[in-house]
Amino acid sequence: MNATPRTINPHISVDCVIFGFSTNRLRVLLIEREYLDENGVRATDHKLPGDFMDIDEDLDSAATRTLEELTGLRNIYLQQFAVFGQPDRISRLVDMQWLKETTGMEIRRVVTSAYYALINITESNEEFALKNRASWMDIHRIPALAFDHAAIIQTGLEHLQKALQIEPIGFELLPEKFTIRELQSLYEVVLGSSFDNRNFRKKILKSACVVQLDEKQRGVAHKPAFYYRFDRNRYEAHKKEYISFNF
Amino acid sequence: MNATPRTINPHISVDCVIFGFSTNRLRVLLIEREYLDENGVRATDHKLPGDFMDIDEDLDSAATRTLEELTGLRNIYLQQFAVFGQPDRISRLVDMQWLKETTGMEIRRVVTSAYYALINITESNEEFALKNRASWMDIHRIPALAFDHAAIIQTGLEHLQKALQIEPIGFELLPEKFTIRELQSLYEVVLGSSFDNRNFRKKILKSACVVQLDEKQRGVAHKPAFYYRFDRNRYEAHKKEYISFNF
DNA sequence: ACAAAAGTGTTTTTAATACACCCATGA
DNA sequence: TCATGGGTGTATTAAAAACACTTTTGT
Repeated sequence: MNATPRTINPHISVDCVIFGFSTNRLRVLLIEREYLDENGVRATDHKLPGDFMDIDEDLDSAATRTLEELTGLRNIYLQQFAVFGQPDRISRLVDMQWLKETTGMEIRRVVTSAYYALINITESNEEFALKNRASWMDIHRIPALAFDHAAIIQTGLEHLQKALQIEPIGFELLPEKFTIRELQSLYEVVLGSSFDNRNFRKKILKSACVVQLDEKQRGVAHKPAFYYRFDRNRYEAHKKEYISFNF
Repeated sequence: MNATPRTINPHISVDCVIFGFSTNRLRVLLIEREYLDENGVRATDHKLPGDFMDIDEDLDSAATRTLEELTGLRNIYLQQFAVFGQPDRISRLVDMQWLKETTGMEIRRVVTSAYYALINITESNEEFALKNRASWMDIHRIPALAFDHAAIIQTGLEHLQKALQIEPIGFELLPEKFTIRELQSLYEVVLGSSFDNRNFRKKILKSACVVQLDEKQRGVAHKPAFYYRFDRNRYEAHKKEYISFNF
């Protein structure tokens, strides 16, 4: 992949489930992969962005690097959520061949550390994505994927859903300025449920993690909504240290 | 360690933070390790139970195996919670020497998958523990540890605390029969806070995950408490699918 | 009879839910 | 003037929190 020679650790990799939100869909950034099928014909499918670790590289650094190469973004919300190490996760012929083609090594076993990232699609660099044959796929229309990447996405989604209910991270998927309704739609789409708009506003505004801007929407054929922005300081100041158990 | 030769994968290991609860303390099972200090003198410190993976072994299997070797227990609550892969996690001389001594290899870099386990100390096999020089240490009095094991314990504890508030797993740390007060003490010790006993009982009984037995405590110098047991079926039947966000 | 922990009920406060109409804008 | 989505308030219900005394046993 790289022109400059690298020394990789062929036993450990990172894979990133990069979430984005656009046109009211939760999306995942997937990379088109070219491989030789059983008849030796060139075909394509998709895979998660990921890479082997460089020798002496940190896991988090490898994930950050992967993310930056694809989106041009730094300082992104990035969270390790699981390790996948089934011996049979590299069992299909095409996967083995593809590894040989891209690394020049016979690789039979890789343990991968899975991360999920939350990014604002509008701020990501489209050139970087195109150059890497990356595209944003609706989480409900994921095509056939390499390795066990479908399972990685699924458990990544479950972790995102849980985190979204506990920490104010929805903002990471939106532009800096957003309307309350956009935030609500995001919650509804990611959690797959719907909320009463009055109660949703109340809850968000009570949590005091958001501040209203002077600016309104423009050019919309209805009453324009105010923009808000996430305010981490206010959130930290107001957050309740709750110890309560719910099961 | 083993008499029979094994083929290990020297890049990947598992480490288990095995939690137990006794005499009102949260405890962790630690193994005494012998090593040569910088003057070549034999000394000891402690480490987490863990091992390299066998070639073609599954991560979960390696953790289960480690657990069984030390406690004689099977079917234990076991949860992967993080991966530790800092390049400098094997940086101290004694750690490098110890690896060389025990594996016969020069190992500079290991990525470890960390698990936490919840066990009932009274059911665990003390012989197994003694044979492995293992002992139950108060989580608040952890001695100096090998590698980055202190950090692994710390984040394991944080994961346990979070899980305890969301899922009914406290029972895993208690004998089959337990009193409500024992359960409350466990919650208080693990979460480091205290609860009103009336409200605690109400909450536990309302959640319907526990059934009262006919049996009472015997030989206690106060009103004897009823024993209860955890009932997974009742729990599954009564649990509420809550989607609500708290932050 | 005393000490020690078990067990119990009610009131107050807070959070969650359910619900319907008017408002500002572009077309 | 109409269609569209934004924005608001109140009443009801459910859950959490605060709080103090009686009971049963062993010594």
